[in-house]
Amino acid sequence: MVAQDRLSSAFAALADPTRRDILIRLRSGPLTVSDLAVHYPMSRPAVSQHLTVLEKAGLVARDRRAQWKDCSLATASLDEAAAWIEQQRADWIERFDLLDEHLRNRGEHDRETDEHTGGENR
Amino acid sequence: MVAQDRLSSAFAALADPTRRDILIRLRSGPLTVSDLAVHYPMSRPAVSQHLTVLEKAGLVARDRRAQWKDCSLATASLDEAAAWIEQQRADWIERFDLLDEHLRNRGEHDRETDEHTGGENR
DNA sequence: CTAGCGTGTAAGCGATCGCTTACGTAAGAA
DNA sequence: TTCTTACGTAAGCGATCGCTTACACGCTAG
Repeated sequence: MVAQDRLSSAFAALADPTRRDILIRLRSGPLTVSDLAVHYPMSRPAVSQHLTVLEKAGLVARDRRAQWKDCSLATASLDEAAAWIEQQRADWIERFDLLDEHLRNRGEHDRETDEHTGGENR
Repeated sequence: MVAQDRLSSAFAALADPTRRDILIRLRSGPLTVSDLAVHYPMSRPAVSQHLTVLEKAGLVARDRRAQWKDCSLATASLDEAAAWIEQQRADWIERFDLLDEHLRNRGEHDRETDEHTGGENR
């Protein structure tokens, strides 16, 4: 991944649990790097690098004028990602609905819901 | 990424343009690995490995009984990914709407220039 | 001015990714 | 049976990721 398109960068950024958690925390308002870093078992530069990834993906914006209080959310890339994923879902959910008209076994197609929540970094 | 949670695996799988294109092609119905491989400038084992990534992410299902015609779509992980992304969007679009009541300059534009006009009022 | 704080970034390391070629396996045709 | 087809997987290589420590820059307080 070396300067990918915006959509790929957005998905790649969302693939990391720490980065997703950063986005969740930023929903409540802008935060400093240090404010974010205390919640994760890694150094502040590591958090800063995660923020750089999110920034290049267009998911956060950093106000460089102020050195404190600078990380906030952006919507552009997430809109793209949501649009792509929803289009896929809409199309093949439609396909599954068509199948249902023939196969009336609408209980379990091929959906194995994996109740997995403990994903942690390494 | 070493045995990540399902959501991380799904986003990571979607981060690759080739894999996203594979998903799009599979919307039309099951395909063989060779059928897929002819569309990409890479070897057939490479496509097979992409499919393995998609399979582990829960985005495609492979019918191992038949060795031809075996790759089709699955919805479980995409539902998770869509749910996560939509929840984020809903929450912070609401925040932006609240801002709009104060700032009427919500010009929707985004490319490399992040003209994020988020007022850091608090 | 200097001292101190908060931050970004460079260098380095181990692990993983994406791709290649080469090999091994399973099902159908002769 | 043997041959062919389609596929999966192992090994290897260059590039990237995620993290660390160390250092440099910008702003603020005194």
